[in-house]
This record gives sequence, C-alpha cells and structure tokens, in this order.
Amino acid sequence: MLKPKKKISSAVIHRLPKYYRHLGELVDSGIQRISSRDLSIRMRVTASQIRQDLNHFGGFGQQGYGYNVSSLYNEIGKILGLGNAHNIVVLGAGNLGQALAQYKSFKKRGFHIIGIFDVDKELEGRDAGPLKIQMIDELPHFIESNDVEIGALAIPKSEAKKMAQILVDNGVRQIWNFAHTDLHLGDDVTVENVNLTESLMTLSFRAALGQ
Amino acid sequence: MLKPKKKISSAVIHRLPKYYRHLGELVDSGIQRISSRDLSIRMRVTASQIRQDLNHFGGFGQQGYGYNVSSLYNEIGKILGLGNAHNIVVLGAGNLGQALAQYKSFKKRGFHIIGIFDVDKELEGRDAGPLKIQMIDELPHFIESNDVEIGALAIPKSEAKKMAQILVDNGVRQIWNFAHTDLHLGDDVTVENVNLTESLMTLSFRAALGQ
DNA sequence: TAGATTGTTAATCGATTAACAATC
DNA sequence: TAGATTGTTAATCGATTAACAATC
Repeated sequence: MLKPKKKISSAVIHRLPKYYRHLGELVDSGIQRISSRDLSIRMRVTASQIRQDLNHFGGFGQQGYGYNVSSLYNEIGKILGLGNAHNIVVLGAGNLGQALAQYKSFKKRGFHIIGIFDVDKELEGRDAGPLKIQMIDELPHFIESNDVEIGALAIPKSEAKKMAQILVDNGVRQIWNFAHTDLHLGDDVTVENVNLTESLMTLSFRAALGQ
Repeated sequence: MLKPKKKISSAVIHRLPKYYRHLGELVDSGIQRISSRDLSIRMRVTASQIRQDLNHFGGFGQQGYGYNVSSLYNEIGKILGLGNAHNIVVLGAGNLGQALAQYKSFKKRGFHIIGIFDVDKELEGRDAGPLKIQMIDELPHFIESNDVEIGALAIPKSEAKKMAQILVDNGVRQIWNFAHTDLHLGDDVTVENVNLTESLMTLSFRAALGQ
C-alpha cells in the first residue's frame, strides 16, 4: 500500500471505494482519460474534493491532461489493498450469514469467504453455497490452518462479544459486525459495523425530514 | 414527528438511532435517569455532542437531574417516526433478499416486510420465511392495495435503475438500495445505499492504515 | 440552599470549496 | 506556444468541543 502523507479522514476512507467503483465503470466503457471536473459531474461531488482526496496518496494526474482512467483505477486498487486476497470467515449460519457466504460480488474485489460457522448442531455439515457449515469449536483450528484476515459476525448481539473475542484470541484483527451492538476489542482490532435496522431507521427519518 | 429547529446534519441523523439503541438498553436494565456525561461515557462520544444533538429537537433534560431514560427513549422514538408501522417490499429473492425478508430485528422497530418479488419464474410461489415469492408484474397492484412505504433493492446493479423506477412510478418514495450503483430518482425520493462490498473494502483499508 | 447538570453561546477544529501558480 | 488542468495553498463553511449562565 502507498503510504499516505498524513492522517486519512474517515470521509476520505469512505470515498475511495466509490472512486474505485466509478473508475471501474469508466474502464469498462472504454474511456481512457478523465479530468477531475468530468469525474466530479459523474460522481456528483466537487472537482476540488477529488483532487484533494487523491493527493493524500500521490499526484496521479497530469496538468493539462487529467487522469489516465485505467492507471488511476489501478493505483486506487493498490491503495485499497485489492492486489492481495483477503480471507473471511462468517460466524452465524442464519439467513444473513448464509447470504453473505453466497454473495458473489466480494470475490471480484479479492475478498474470499472460506468458512462459515455456527453453534447449532442441526446445521453441521449442511451446504451454504460452496461451503459446508462447521461448528464453532472447529474455528480456532481453522484459523490456524488458513490465513483468515476478517471475521464477519452474523449472529445475535447476545453472542457477538464472545464470538468476537474468539476471533481476536486466534489472531483475527478485522471484525465485520452485523450484530446490533458496539464491540470494543482494543486498538489493534478494526471493527466495521453494519447495522441494518439503523440503516432502515435512517432512511425513514431522512424521508420524513424531506432529505 | 417533532419539528426540528433547523436543518439536521447527516451526522446527527446517523447518531439518533444509536441514542435510541443505547437508551433502550438502559431501559431494559432498569436505569431510570442518566446525565449527558454518563451517557457520553457509555456511548464513547462527548457529553457536549449529546446535548447539542438532542437540542435540535427540544429540551428533554432537566438541570441538576439529567434525562429521564424512558421518556427520552420515547421522545427519540417519536422523532424517528417509530410510532407508526412502515411497510417494506423486497425486490429480488436471491440470498440477500430472502435474508432481509426473514430478518427478525426490523419488526421490533415497526418495519414490516410484507412482500418479496422476483423476475425468476422458477421462484414464483416459493416460501421466503412467512412470505410467498411473487412475480414483479404483480408489484404495481400489490403496492396499490397495500400501504408500501419502502422498497428494498436486493438485485444486481443492471436491474436496479429499472426496478427503482417501477417502485417510484407506483408511489414508493423510499428506496433501500443494496445494488452497487447510485440511483438518482428525483428530489422527492429518498435513497439509502448499503454497499456491502464497499463496507468490506473500508474495513480492510482502515485495518491497513491502523485506524 | 448548595450542588448538579442542563441548554446555549462562543471557541476550536477539521473538512470542503475556491483560487491560482505551476506545468503538461 | 496557448489552452487545459493539475497540485496545493488559502478561504470558507460546518461540525465538534468547551465554557458557563440559567435553573432544577
């Protein structure tokens, strides 16, 4: 990964994948160069913001020309660490866990779900897409013998803290948390929360406000 | 809904459901009053921010006392519009669509998934939890005869724009978009994007940055 | 009453936008 | 070269934090 000049704000972190997505679309449509202005129109942001954001990581453009689409696409991919594979285990083989395990889009970005685990004996050995559901007590051994970077928690909040701790104790440092609770696992563990109910409440509230 | 004094920032909108969640936990644990300071410690934000946020909607506290937990919980519920039921239809009966249709937590907040639709004839009439999968051409009639507020798009991005337009044409004004594309449907339509792949990329990038 | 804690104004901080010299 | 557009500095805007008078 390219080393950023200074601290990257959360806002920039969230915009990088969007630049990547839009540039991918431009690559697909055969467009070879683009100015910050044209990209800004496409993405509905300001050109200034695009130039500021990119310059956290380096000068990828050329005065008078703009940006080479495919090379910028590749550079942002590198910044986001998409060059290497990222292995994921899913904890919880309910509907959401199974949906995650079978979601096709992750693989395109190098994220591979390589295991799905549950506590329910009933589910042991059942298929979840290409995977077989395993029992949680097999998890430590599985992590040890596979290069697991990310643990996804698709379990009730009552289980979340305990399961997260098992992941962390076995060396997983990235938690993708779908449980409705905040996890505090120490400075060296990164947690990304996805709270679908709160997302829905936000939608409904924004609509009521007319925003 | 209480009428806010001035424009509510996106940051505040996203924090309100978190206040609601934490206050709900306090209610459950039998705590009857709390100061902004104690709540700030619990939620890992500043007390100042809590007081500022709440005062967008009214003065819910009392000097020298703090906030009454259950009454603040109820007030925020009202602000978020949780008093009334919100009906949802899910478009797309793949793994994600089916997971959403069977997700238990929405109902607790008054969000009811009342229909799930797909284009695939193979799926017609199959069970998705308590619902039967219907065909998309039944959607306009379904919306007309039910009070549908929200449409959830759990479909590929190639279909998203067209399906969103069907929803909007039939009067749905809130789109919960899981497809990997931006939708621009006019000022009177509220769109909430949930891009799971981008969420994963964000997690991985933050971990690489050590944030 | 004295102590606690709010609601609100003022200060600070950080992110976004604007401007423009550098340069392809 | 002339025109276009970047990278970057400066200005603005908005959100967060601090401070404190009001008051329960």
